[in-house]
Amino acid sequence: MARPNAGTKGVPRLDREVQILDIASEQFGTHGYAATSVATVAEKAGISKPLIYNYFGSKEGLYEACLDRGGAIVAEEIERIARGDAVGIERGMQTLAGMFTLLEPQPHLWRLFFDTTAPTTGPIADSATLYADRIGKLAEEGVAELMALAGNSDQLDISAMTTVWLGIVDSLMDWWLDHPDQTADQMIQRCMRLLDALFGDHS
Amino acid sequence: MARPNAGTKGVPRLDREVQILDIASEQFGTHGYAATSVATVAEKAGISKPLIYNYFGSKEGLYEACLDRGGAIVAEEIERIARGDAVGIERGMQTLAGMFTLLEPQPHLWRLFFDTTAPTTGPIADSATLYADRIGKLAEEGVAELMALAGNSDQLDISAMTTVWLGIVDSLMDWWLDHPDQTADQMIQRCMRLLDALFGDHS
DNA sequence: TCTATATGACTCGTCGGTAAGTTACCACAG
DNA sequence: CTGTGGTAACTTACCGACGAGTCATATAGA
Repeated sequence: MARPNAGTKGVPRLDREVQILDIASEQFGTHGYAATSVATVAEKAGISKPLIYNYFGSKEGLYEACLDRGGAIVAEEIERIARGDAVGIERGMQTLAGMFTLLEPQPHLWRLFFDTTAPTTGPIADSATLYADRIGKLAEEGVAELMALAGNSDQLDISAMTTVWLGIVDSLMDWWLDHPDQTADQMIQRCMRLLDALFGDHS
Repeated sequence: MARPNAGTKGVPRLDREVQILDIASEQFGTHGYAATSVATVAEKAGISKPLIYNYFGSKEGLYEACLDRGGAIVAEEIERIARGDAVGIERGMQTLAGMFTLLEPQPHLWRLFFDTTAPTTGPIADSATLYADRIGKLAEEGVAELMALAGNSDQLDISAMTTVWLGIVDSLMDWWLDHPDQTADQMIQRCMRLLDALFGDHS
């Protein structure tokens, strides 16, 4: 009995993977890819580092697994709303409401897709930005509709507006992370009030 | 002649410091604090790493020096606009225009103050967020005015709106970094058009 | 010759990643 | 019911690379 802690603990691989992904997603989402160390994830999960490498291969592999799990549900929800018939600002508000409801337990999931500290080169990173592109494309589609309603079809304008829109969602998720006591419903109501304040004033 | 490159090159300390700060600000602003290595800055400046440590003490000291130089002019410009009589969205647009004009040569300067990869603990970091707070405070003041015009004085609403507003500025600077051929004037005109598109549509 | 300017060659801690071995569980032969 | 071997789950102890920070030293110019 040279190593008192070695040997199986009876936790099946799939269960363990889910547990690791939960913790890794939280770490990546709150502290960013670069500032998250695999050893920290292992410690928080109560296991050792090599087990993570056994299951996910590398740090990038772990990150990618987080994206695959979180990105699937986020992108699907946005696509569901995009298939509806709301346009312009109404579509934006519906998307926001959907995101708040979907991410009520873990708002940090959103930050995974737009982590600027994640590696930007290499074949793995390409597949990692897949969901960011998928979300960005739908955002651009919605923005283009909004701009078309205002008679603006300038490609650069649409591109800039899309960046701003994604930045707004990002900011709201940021704020939510700083105010974890807020429910999804409260966030939705708040956004409605902010929108009202904007459109109520034409100084 | 054991070290062919040693000895002074005749560059006075103040000149060298300015040169180092220019390069460091660009690196910190574009790649973030964590992803920037002191060795890279030294290499781009054509000098050696110890010289940077002689002049700035540490990586955090170098970062702080960048903030002091950049933050002073940015905060001053925002304060100048705040002293004007514009309110609501008009004040926001004037602030944006001021920022574009001020940061025409280096839009990455803006990103220094909101770098999420910078250390968040320690006495040096406290002083590093000084400018972020100064800018944030003025932003909150402007937002509170806007909200008051709409009859909303909820503190949390104001807080959230301030975060969103700073996120919008951030996004625009981001977009500008991706489109370096755009002039400050073009950016200002573009923002006017985006604003028009927003207020033109009430679906 | 004295000082400001400058550098090559280190140390040290951290982090991604790996090798090799340990233990629990399970199917199955007797 | 009891070995017994195979496999899945898990760990300790390590390596190599890289980046922050330091020391001793070198040279140009007043």
